[in-house]
Amino acid sequence: MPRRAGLRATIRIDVVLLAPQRGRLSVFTPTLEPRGRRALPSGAPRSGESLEAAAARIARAALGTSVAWLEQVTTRLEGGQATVMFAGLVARPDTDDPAWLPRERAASLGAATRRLVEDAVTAAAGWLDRTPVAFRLLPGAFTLSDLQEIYEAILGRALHKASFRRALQSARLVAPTKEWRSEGRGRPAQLYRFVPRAPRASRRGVRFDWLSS
Amino acid sequence: MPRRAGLRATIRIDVVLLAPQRGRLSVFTPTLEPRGRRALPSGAPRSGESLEAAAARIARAALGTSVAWLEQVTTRLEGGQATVMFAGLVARPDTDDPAWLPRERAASLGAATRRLVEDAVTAAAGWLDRTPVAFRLLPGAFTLSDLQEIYEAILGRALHKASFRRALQSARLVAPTKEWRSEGRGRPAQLYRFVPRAPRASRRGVRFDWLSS
DNA sequence: GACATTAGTATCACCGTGATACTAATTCCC
DNA sequence: GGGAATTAGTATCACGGTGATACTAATGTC
Repeated sequence: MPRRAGLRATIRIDVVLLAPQRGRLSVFTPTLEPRGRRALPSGAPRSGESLEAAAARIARAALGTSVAWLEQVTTRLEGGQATVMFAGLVARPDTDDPAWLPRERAASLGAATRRLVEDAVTAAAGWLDRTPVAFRLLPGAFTLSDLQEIYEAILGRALHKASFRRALQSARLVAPTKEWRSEGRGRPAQLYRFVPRAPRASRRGVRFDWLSS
Repeated sequence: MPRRAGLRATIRIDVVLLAPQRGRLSVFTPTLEPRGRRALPSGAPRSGESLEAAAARIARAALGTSVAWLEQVTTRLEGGQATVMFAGLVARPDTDDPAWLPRERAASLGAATRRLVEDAVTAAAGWLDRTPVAFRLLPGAFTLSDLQEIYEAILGRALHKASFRRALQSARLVAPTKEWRSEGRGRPAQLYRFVPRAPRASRRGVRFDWLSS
């Protein structure tokens, strides 16, 4: 027995892809299991491939398009199989493909998968605080309401319109264009563009109100 | 070849243990590699053992004491070996054991390990925002300066004393005892106890000043 | 007894947040 | 044509947290 050998296991990858759609989040469940239940994209890394590359490949193959963001979340080891879970965010598809399951109905995927979905949503909410990922889910020109809808879908709560815009303006992250878009009812909205910016090191005091769950 | 077989790999676990010590962070490097270089605790899960249980066992065996907090950070796959990295926080040991390497000198561990250490520090800073982990690094009674020192060590920056205390008081997380501790020089400090509390769902606006790196 | 050192508090200006309420521009419907 | 509904966008205000400054308090050192 070689020294420091350790356990051997099969490596698998699960990918939870989320897409904001009209203020709600949907989960991508492209495959049908033998019992007719929907399931997440899954696969195995190829020899020499990194986990990140494998997850991107698996996601792309299942989706047909690239993901806007993809990050490793957690790894679990069960019965000789190590499963690395990735979460990703995807721009809203305009389809009504049943593979896109509203987040609230994720319970139909079973308890284990439902847990994966909740972890993915928590991870995605964290990305919003740390990265400009929301802008990757939008076309080059977008309305501030579009942007806010994405935040609301991922955070799962309504945001204050004026505060959202003030914070956005003071971060100088968006620049108005001269175009306006009429979305049917209501006043047309001005279109904005994302202005990439060196992250400002935000050092603010310590927060003692940790979140639940 | 069985269907959906996938790649097989050896599973290993690396543990980055951090301890605040007088406002600075140290990394636990108990083992000596053949070349004389210090290295992180490492090991393999046993058959049927979860990754979390294995990491806790490996940390405990290397330390001799339990860790205050331990969480999975990331998994990488290289050359037929999957390595799951855990980060942990430990109460300050009163030793001057050279196994406790000041964080600034982590460069001597090599570029790869240094990266692991930086990732662990980032993870630990995140825990401070989400969990009462700092209190686990202190005895039952502690001074507010002790607590602030832990925050400063992990966050890597000085905090405003009055703000720190105000935030702490308003969160009602600590209760003063009737004891005071004299630490040699200076005015004695009042001792406090941690008051566990149901986390207050803090829903505040969105932040657009994401952090660098 | 003066000084250094550490603990702890008071005050103030500033800024971000969220509530409320308003104006603006469009479509819908009669 | 005209009002209601709808969506976009802004103004104002009260409140609370933050950080700077400066102060008081209690101990040890010289």
